[in-house]
Amino acid sequence: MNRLDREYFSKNAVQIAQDLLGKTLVRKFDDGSVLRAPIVETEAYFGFEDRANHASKGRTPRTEIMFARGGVIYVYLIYGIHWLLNIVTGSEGHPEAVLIRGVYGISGPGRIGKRLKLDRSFYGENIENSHRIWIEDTVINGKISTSPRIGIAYAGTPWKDKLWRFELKPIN
DNA sequence: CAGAAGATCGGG
DNA sequence: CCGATCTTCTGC
Repeated sequence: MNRLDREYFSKNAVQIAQDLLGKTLVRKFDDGSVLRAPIVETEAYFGFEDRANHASKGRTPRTEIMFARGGVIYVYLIYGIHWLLNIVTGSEGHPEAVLIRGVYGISGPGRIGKRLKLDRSFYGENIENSHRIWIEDTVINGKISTSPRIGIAYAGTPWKDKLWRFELKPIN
């Protein structure tokens, strides 16, 4: 199976967020078991201008990884409880990422973090050659719907209204 | 150094 | 609708 490489993730987050729909997220656990699930919901966070983007105010210890070349993982703890999974995209020096909000069978970014047993150690993981998490190039036929991103009203106009949330509605 | 708020979820 | 639970950033 073809694994998505860093070249793939070096493009624009808004494009990649859509393109990732139908691709398969794979997590291999320490005990050897494997969880595979197609991505069905994503959100894009793009650049300094996007006030909903954690990195819009520049580099901090937390956002540092978003300035890397695309293809590494950005995880962070939200509300002291949930680890959210993002894939950094774009070129080095430009902060952007795609949040994985849903995969088949698991709805919600917090639940994904729980089911995938994510933690701090995944921060900066290279998705191209990691032995425990990667994405495979699969295709699912369906329709893509767009909507505003969740939980970022504080970002204000026009960012809170950007249609940067993408969902795949499979045919069949 | 204190305080507030957060890309969420589950329970009542 | 609220509490959980803790990291991160801001402001004094």
